[in-house]
Amino acid sequence: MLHFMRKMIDLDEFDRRLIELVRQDNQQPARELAQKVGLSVSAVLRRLRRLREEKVIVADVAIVSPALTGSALTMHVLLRMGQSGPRRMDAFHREIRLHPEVTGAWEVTGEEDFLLRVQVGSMEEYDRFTRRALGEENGVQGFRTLITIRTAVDESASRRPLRLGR
Amino acid sequence: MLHFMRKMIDLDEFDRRLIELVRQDNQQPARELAQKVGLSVSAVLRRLRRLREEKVIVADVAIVSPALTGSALTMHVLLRMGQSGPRRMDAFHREIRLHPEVTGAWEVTGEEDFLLRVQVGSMEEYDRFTRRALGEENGVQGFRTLITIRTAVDESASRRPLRLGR
DNA sequence: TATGAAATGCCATAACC
DNA sequence: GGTTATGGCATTTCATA
Repeated sequence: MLHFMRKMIDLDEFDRRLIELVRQDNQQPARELAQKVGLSVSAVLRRLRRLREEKVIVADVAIVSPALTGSALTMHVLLRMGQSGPRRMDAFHREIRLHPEVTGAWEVTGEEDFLLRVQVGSMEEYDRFTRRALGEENGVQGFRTLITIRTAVDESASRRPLRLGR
Repeated sequence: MLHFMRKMIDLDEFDRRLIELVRQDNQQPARELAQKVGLSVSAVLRRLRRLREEKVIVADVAIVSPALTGSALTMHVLLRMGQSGPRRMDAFHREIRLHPEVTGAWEVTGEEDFLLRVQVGSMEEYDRFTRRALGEENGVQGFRTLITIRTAVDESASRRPLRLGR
């Protein structure tokens, strides 16, 4: 699994604590971070720079209120493929990436082959999506839609506790 | 649907373009943003401050490489509740929020009542989670696990195109 | 190769037009 | 919304271990 990581980066306890802090708020001044982790301002800034250069921190983003992102409706789609050979699967992986409505797509074990998370502004938009993306021409045999009534949790991965090294 | 938004905020074209920019990178200096949107630095900072105060921008975070977040395994859980009254549902909404492994939880229509996304470091951890969270004492009648073989798409909501107003 | 301290220069802030 | 003056912050350099 670790061969995905281009180069092995060793993070010490300071790095881990810094990462946890900027995952919660990447706009706080280095002075505050320095105080919280027990380092000097220079050390904090040097470490953060390195973490960003080495792509441990891959992005710094503002999170917008979900109500405003035009994702009024969240659907999950359980779908079965006609033939589930690796070639068919690969093709669908590529196909599904082309649709901006799809905010999540996982190839899964069990009765179904894929689970999709689809976010749209309206039912009409969802209907159009299914017609365009989930047809037999893409190898889809059938699917079932779970319409979201209410969201209890929707954390971006950035909210998870870290488990780095040691 | 709009009654979810506490107060109506009208965003003009400048706001929308600023939001799009900081959703991609919230660390670029206001000078650059000002240049890109065609406003003065002061105007940009005033608008961003307001957007954060009014919770249009709800957070500013660093995104850490997923390979490092200890979320080696992504599971989806389809589950049915014993009794699906509103009280039972509310209780489960509250309960499920207590578990950090749960990075997504949706109450849905159809045969099942809830869909969960659970991210764990190992099967043992997942097993422990199910025993702790998905028992009859929480009203869970039964569940089915979809183990992720491969992820095709996993965009945080922050990557979606905006559809604000107009 | 790491740190911490101090000088420089940039940037955000706020008062004012 | 733009302009300007001020204060704060990141950046760089350097001495140190």
